[in-house]
Amino acid sequence: MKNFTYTKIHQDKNSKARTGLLNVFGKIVKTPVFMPVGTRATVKFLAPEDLKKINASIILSNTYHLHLRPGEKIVKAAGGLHKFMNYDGPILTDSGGFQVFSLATTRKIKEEGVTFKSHLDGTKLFMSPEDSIHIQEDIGSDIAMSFDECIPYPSTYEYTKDSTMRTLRWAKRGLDAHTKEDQALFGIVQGGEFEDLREYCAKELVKMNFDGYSIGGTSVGEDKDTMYRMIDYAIKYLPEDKPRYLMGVGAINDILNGIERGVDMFDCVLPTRIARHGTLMTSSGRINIKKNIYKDDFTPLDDNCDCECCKNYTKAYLNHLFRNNEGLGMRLLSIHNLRFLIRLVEDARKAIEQDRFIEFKEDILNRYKFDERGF
RNA sequence: GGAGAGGUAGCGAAGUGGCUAAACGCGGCUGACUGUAAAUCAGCUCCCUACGGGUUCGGCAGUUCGAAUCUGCCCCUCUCCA
Repeated sequence: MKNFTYTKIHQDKNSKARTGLLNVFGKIVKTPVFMPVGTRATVKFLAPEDLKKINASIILSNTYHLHLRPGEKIVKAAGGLHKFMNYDGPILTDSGGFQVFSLATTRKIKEEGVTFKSHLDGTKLFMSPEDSIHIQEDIGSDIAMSFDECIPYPSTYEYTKDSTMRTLRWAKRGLDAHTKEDQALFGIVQGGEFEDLREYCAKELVKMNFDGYSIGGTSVGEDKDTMYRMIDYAIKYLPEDKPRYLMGVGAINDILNGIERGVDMFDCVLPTRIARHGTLMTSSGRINIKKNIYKDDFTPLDDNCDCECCKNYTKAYLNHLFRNNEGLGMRLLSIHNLRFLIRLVEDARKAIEQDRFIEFKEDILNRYKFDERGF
């Protein structure tokens, strides 16, 4: 019996929002949770100690990228990903399914699997669902993902159906190939914007009995309403006693809307990417630290934030670091944005426990005055 | 004092008769970013009452239908020699 369980703690009385505990082989993760993304065995610019300080309880890494460099054999020889990167918290690996989407111009999908052209040197490489699972087993992540195709938006019904059916076959093949006892495996619901396909995909995956279920194929260019619909279509067929993971979503309003719909886990590159580009999420809205008005602003980024960056540094200093392209600026803003989202879900958990999640959500959205994009 | 090189938009730097309001880089300003090909990418950057007009390439005066580009004088900078 795998020591991987989800226990629901509290169900919000006015929404589908819920709190829970994920036991990841002895390491506890409170949900809802936001997972920072460390594609290449590092959350860019952050050391594992930084992740502890911002109270990150689980992070992501990536199968495709680690397979290319350094290769799973190296990671395995290092003693697994945790030892390799000196991070002892839970790690979830994405399967490479997102790269089927993001590297679409250079890849070819067949029933057997996907042929990629390495974005590093052009080398052809083939990845089957079984390969993806075996790589993830070698990498030694705590949670592996099924190999899927993240479908672009918009896509026709016909294409979406064919792709979703193939993703289901791939899910089964991956499940059959997976033998590692101390690693959980999640299935991924695809189906695009189509209700019947989402329903079918979710139901078929649930029959296969994965350790958790994720909703994929969102935040690929669709509008917010469509995204929320896709979540609704899928989530009602997912079991209460398994974690639900909304892949690749990290805008503030999207996280809140996801939680409201019963999502437990989120990951997103957004906070770290925009941080590296000088943008931050604050309690008074979004700001770009590179702007001239911050040149002599000696106040913290966000008075309401408890992160290392806000406690110790001024906007003027961060503006200076960005003008000079100093890595410390990127590190400090990454810390801030991640802490911002992690604190958001921490606060959301408290609100759920008190059955006031809806008020909490409305309050945040009104008070923070985020724009359409949600950050 | 002598010999040489040179002065182009905020800076650096192309251009040496019309296709040039002037390449390119930097800097500056805007915008984008959602399971990371992203410390990236896109746009703007002489002035204006802007799908048009006005002034530019050290200064002044010329040559020419037409000059940043050719001529003369002047001013300034740098290098080397005294």
